[in-house]
Amino acid sequence: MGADQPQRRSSFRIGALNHLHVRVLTDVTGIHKEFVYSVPSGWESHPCFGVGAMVRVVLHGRRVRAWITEVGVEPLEGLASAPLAKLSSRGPTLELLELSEWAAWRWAGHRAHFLRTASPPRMVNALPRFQRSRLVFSGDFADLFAHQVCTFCSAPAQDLFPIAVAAAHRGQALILVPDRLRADQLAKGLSRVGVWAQRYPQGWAAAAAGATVVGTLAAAWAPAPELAAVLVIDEHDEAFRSESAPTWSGREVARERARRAGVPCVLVSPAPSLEALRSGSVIRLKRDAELKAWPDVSVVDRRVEDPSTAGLYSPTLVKVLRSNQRVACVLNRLGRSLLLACQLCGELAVCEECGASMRQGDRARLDCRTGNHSRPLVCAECGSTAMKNLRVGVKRAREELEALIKEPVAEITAKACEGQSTARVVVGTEAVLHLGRPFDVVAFLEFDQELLMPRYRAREQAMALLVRGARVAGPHDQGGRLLIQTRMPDDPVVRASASKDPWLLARSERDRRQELGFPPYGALAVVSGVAADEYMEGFGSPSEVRIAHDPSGSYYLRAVNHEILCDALASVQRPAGRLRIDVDPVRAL
DNA sequence: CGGACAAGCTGA
DNA sequence: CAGCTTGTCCGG
Repeated sequence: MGADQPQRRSSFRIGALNHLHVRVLTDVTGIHKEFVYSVPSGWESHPCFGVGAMVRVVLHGRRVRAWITEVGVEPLEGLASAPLAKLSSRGPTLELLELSEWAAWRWAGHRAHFLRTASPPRMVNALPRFQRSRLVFSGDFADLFAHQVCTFCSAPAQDLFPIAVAAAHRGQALILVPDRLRADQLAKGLSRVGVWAQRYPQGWAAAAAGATVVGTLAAAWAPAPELAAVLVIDEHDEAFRSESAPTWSGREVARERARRAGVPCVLVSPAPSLEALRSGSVIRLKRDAELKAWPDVSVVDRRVEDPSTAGLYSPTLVKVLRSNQRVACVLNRLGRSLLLACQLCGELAVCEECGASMRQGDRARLDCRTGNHSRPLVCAECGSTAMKNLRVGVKRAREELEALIKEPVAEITAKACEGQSTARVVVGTEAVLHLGRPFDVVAFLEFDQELLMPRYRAREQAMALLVRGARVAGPHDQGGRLLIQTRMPDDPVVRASASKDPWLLARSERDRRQELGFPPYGALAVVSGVAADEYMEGFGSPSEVRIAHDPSGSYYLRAVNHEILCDALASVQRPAGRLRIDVDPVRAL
């Protein structure tokens, strides 16, 4: 090695004179290191060439995708650089390369993960011509964009299109909505009023040429050389969280991006998250307009009922069901019966193998919650075959409902639809709120279940569910009505919706979370997977991070803010093997 | 991540 | 000791 070193160095000097060198980040998870390649002569004048461009490189004998992260770097000492194998496409801009670095830190993930989202779905060589928007703007909602960050508290059934128009009026806007259907509708609507608007990622090239972008969370990564405004509609929606690790948030990326670009960021929601309320100015819809855009809300306190009628359907609800109104009943519980007890001796149906409660599915058998064991529908204690339902699932709810109203009822779950989904009355999990058909009344059969979810975000999630219901039902002046069956009428979620004032919830949640130090008043991360133990060994026990070990094997890490937590996470080397780091988990605790 | 190569295990 | 599995290392 020592003998031929001078020779190599001289050949490499020649290379340095003739060739430009670039640093690249490969699209290979597990490789965090960047590599230096030489640029074949002539490539530097190609219009796609530059920082962010997508290339192919030969790495360890195979061709892999990569992004150029730096142009004009020093070639390697004592090692000849391989040439780039192919110049594939334009790619994310420098701004987005830097943002990916931030996101990789913020959610303890790999940069390549974010750069994929920021890259065109098909190779892009030429950009379309810039089109100026021809928009007649009334000036409505323009004031929202006069702030760096502004949270606008809307109302459920409010038309948000004028806010999107106000964003697009400023120039190239990035508009995020929770689902594709709404993105399609909004993009079409904006085009109709003369905005050059494109869906992401299909409209990647147009975005790179300056078009306004409409999309779901991924659109936070659209190229936007002329960025003038960022708008996140229904910012509270969990669809803005990427469900696979790294569990990044489109809302947070959009907000950080707006901050870096120095453009206004407007977050809109009828049930604003604490993150949004904390991040800037807050503007509320006028009270009379707010009241108008809510359905009528009835809270049925089930504690005061005669116990003999205390099934799934309160007398108030029965009256509604027997009217001619279209009713959607929400019960977030699958199966027929999830908890049974013997009619005779009262013994709970519990699995003899593992001690878990047993449920009745489709068959006349008891199945263990773990799904591993099964036995006939017989009491283990006294042998009786008469069992009573303590906790009813949607299947059983439908059977009871049909008996009650003597007409066909549809049963809707995320997976299947039993019966006609156009039926007057439907029952199901929250999938009934995604049917896309209107109802007069949306009834939450057991709302306490949502409130009592063992998660620190349970109340926010419950409120989001009510907002969905409120939209399906529509405003009260068009006959819309929400019916909430509960034994917790004083819960802030119930009180906030009953008075159509999401602030009641925001205030109590803020106090509670602040006290407990939960996000956004503190940072939380869950480390799990087979390699978690090894990772945590390397993590040690820094004084500013509190570590708790869950019985399931996960680690809960908490710190007063993200700077501390994410810096600590980033300072640890990742061991090989499956490791999941969920920063600010939605489902935790 | 996935190929290369090394160390470990098995069976004739 | 060949032939295979399993593990660790490293990439320009």
